Amino acid sequence: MNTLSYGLLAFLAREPGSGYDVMLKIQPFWQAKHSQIYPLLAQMEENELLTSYWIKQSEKPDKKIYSITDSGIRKLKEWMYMPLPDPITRDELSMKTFCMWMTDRDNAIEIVETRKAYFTRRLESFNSMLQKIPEEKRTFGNREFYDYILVQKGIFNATAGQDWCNWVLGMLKEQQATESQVQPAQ
Amino acid sequence: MNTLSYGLLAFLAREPGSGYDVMLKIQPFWQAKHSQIYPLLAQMEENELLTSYWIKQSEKPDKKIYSITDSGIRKLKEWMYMPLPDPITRDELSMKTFCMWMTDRDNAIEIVETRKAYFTRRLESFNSMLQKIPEEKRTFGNREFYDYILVQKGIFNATAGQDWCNWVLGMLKEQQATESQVQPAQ
DNA sequence: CAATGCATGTAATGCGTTACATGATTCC
DNA sequence: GGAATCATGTAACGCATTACATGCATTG
Repeated sequence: MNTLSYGLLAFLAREPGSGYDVMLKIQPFWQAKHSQIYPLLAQMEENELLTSYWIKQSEKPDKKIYSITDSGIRKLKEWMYMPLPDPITRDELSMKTFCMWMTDRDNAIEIVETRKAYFTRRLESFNSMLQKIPEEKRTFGNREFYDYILVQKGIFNATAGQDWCNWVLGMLKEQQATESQVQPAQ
Repeated sequence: MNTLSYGLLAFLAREPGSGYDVMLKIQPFWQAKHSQIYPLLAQMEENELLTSYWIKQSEKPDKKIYSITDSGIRKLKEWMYMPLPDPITRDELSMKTFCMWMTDRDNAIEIVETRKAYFTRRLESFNSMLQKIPEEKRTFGNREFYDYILVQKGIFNATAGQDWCNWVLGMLKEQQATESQVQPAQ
């Protein structure tokens, strides 16, 4: 049982769904491909944390619907008391920022603009998730309270990322306007 | 050549150093163990992107110092024009937040406090890096400008993370105060 | 008529962590 | 006396991505 397995279990603890369903739901918070998810679900079914049945569909492929078992719920609750590992971030932008002095300013700007566009896309997606949570359910005591704070986690991070991009772009472009004498490495 | 390899090259493009040295420098921005780094450096040396020599030390183990070659510099510059992949974040806290409704409030608070402490540690480390960059070198045209914005990237993110923790803790503890009658101010 | 979405799965490969292996010095 | 730091490396294993495999419906 790795973190992704617990994550899948967590989504299925809310409502039953197919592998495809949970894949789409988990994507914004944990990047994982279907080829990793399907075997983990099958394995959890073998360990009796999940049960499944098939829904036959016409005009669409059949669906395998998973539901969490009592044993699965117990496992999840236990997991909530296990130590929280530090988050892992692998961002090529950090590595590229460190050697931006080797490239030209236009390229540096383009790199940061690319990342800014990414954060814009993400903020749009998080904001549309927010809209689906009614305001009266965004308080402690509702199950949706935790959906709300999770989406806000994404918004806080993406906003900070976007702020950083704008801050950097401001400095890079300001320089462009004043036509510096510094020659880029080539 | 994966991203980590390019990252190691990037650090060695600034100044020569041992595997151990680059490991320590890269850690705050890309988590990687020595067991992954040493083989990559050896591989890059075989591909003539790096050269190395041994320094014999008394009272400490000998050091293998790597330096970047012209071919290595060319490779890095090419890399700067390759498309920037989206960042990857794997944070168990996101998964646990999603099923906090299954556990007790005290446990939820402890989880978020743990993460807050992590961000505090990180901010301390980034701030001490900042202090090592003289203010007059924090402008475009200096090589240190990019060190500066990279450290700021970490600071922006850690600050956002800490803000989120405080925001969540405020809501969780507010609830605690109104539910039980007597709560000591802390 | 090519691409995308729906829907499930396996196989091969690459990336990352843990454990194994060694050994001196310094700090608590 | 035990842990941490310095310093390098290999081996085994687990996690993640890409590619292989199928097939129908819709959209541009």
